Amino acid sequence: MLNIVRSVRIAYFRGMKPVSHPDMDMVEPAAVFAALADPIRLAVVVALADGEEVEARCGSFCDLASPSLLTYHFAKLREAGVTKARVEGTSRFISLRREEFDRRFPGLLDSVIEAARRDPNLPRIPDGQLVRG
Amino acid sequence: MLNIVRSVRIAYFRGMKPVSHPDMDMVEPAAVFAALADPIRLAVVVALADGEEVEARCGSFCDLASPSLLTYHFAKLREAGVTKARVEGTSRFISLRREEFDRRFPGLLDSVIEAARRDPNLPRIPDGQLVRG
DNA sequence: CCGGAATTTCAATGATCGTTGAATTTAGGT
DNA sequence: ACCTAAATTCAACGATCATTGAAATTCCGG
Repeated sequence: MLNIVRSVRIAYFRGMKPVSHPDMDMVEPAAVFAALADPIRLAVVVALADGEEVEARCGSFCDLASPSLLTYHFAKLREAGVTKARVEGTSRFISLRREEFDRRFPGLLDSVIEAARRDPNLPRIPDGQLVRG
Repeated sequence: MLNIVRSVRIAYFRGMKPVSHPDMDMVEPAAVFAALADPIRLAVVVALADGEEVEARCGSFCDLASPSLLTYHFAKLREAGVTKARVEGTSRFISLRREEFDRRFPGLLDSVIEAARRDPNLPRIPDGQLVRG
């Protein structure tokens, strides 16, 4: 039974989980601010912006919260159009949806990141901890 | 008993209610985004930014919500450092804390307003409804 | 095929949020 | 002194949120 479901999934997605990203034109400003209204998620955004690598393995953020909670927060950011996720084996890599987001909300992401950087109480992620490979 | 309280208030505040505004340096970015994560509050911010007058009577926003609910939303915006309130008789006037906010979070308010303007589902307030006197 | 690593799913929890309505405060006008 | 207008306060409610932990999924390597 489960095997049938898996076969169908494989047939449709070639082994990749259906990680759905919203159409950027459908993203509502209020939803974006709701996504940014959490210290953990703000920390993720800042880390992605400040990190040397564009992409970061999800597990790189394990200092911020438990794996289960991270999944929850990543989904919030993704559904708000802020980040995108790419699947590779059992790992996932997330990155900012820079170009698209900037086209829809010019200047917003930059000033958000600049504002968040100014928060001394925001949890930081040591540079070099955001592994890509 | 109540008279005593009132006398003290008058002595300290000269008849004005103690409407407390937070020190801008203490305002946390996440709190700002939480304040902006609501359609009604976003509509208020946009209306204040687009209106001809700098200040607006609170009652001008009665299209958006009930008086009681407006009080709640105004408090959220005020506590996040986005707006300030001035008391005059039984009326209150609110306005954006432009200069202070911009000094703390440069460019943020502008791109927030520009982003919110782009939302077709955001409740609008007819121009000229934001009375000042 | 088995085991482990990376991540998701699910149900449950306490906390906070947005909303309502009724009662209260405050000040100005007649 | 009353009446009214403007706004606040308070208690209640359902809804959503952040968090936890245990179980399940998925894939890779021996």
